[in-house]
Amino acid sequence: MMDFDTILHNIHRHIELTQAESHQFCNLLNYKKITRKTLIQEAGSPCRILNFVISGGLRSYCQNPNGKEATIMFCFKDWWVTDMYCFINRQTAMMEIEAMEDSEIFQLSRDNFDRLLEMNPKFERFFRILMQNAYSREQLRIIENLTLPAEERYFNFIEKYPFIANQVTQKQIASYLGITPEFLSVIRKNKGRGIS
Amino acid sequence: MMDFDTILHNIHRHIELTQAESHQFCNLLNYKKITRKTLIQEAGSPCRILNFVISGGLRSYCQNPNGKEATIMFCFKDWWVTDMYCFINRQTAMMEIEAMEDSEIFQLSRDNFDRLLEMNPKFERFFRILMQNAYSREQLRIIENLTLPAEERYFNFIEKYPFIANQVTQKQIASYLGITPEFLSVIRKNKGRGIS
DNA sequence: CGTCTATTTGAATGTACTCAAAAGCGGTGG
DNA sequence: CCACCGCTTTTGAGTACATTCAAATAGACG
Repeated sequence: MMDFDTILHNIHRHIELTQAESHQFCNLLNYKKITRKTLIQEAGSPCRILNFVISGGLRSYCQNPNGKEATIMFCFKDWWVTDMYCFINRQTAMMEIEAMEDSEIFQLSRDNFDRLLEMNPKFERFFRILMQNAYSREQLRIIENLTLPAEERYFNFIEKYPFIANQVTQKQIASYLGITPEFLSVIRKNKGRGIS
Repeated sequence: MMDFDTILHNIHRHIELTQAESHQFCNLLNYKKITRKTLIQEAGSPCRILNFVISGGLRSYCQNPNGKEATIMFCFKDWWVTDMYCFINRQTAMMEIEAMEDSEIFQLSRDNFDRLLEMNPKFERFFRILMQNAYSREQLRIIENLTLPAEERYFNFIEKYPFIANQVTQKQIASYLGITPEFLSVIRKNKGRGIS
């Protein structure tokens, strides 16, 4: 069943909409049920869609020339995700987005995104706040990556995102932290070091 | 002399303002001349100001518990800078911002930022685009940090920001890349390797 | 149940850091 | 204008953190 409650609640965290406005907004959304392992965005193909997760879990990641994979983000219920740079600049995507499990999402096309902002400036505010938060979050992540060793980054991660740490594989966590799965395994084994 | 051209030109890249609106906007700005080595934002003190660089150069950075310093960004003419997370959430700053040289800046206070957005929704759009770009940029930086070795990150940096690479010290570049100055020195020495 | 992938383990290696000392460079004051 | 001071950069030796490769084990999915 198409359930707009989650997304409307998400929107209402930052702006207030009338019934009519909510309805207008929902009309621009495309509901989609996807199965585990589906790629909803492929690298190299145009990035025309902003996704909102209703249920399930997605992962966006980037494959670099030498084959190393970097996980950009894990997205569960209530998260927005796309290859933002390419979405905004109407370029072909650099990253891929895969369903880690069967999921339900709403999709907002780039054209509808423009329409939405034009038709109701409240959404400029909404997305300003969304981008602002995303920007701050990424900045914190950069600081951690630059200043902390892998072990501390891992413990910070499971403390900050305990839910995610439980839902995804170690290999995926390793690719989020920028280390190899083998090394993450070693870190986990050493967990209790120093405690006799 | 207070010169609004640079900042108005910056604004007009994304939105169009009438004369009156431009004037209103400029009235919310605070012009400031600062000398080399001045800290315009100190860690631990409230972060109430969004800065725009008219001339000169600033650097924002973060000191982590164990003393390692991470440069967040270098800001020359036409760049906006603050500790975004703390500015938005009205918290005390985690990062510091110093003048690398004598500089001129405009300052927009948090209160005036709110007033501006309330009084003219066009600025919601402006800052939405600004945040969006900042978000994308940080995401690219994360990908590079996670997937590339220090040497490639350095060469990418000087290729992407040749101007900055010329204006700042190697120590500062190293702290932006997340490596030690000593190691950056080694990387530079090896530049010509393989070419006989 | 069998297959495929994730995780663990270990040895060898490589990348980047620490510490220390020397050399270079820029700014400041005499 | 030169000399000195402090900071940046270089260099090198020793070390630590993290990777690669390979093989064994464990888990998950069809």
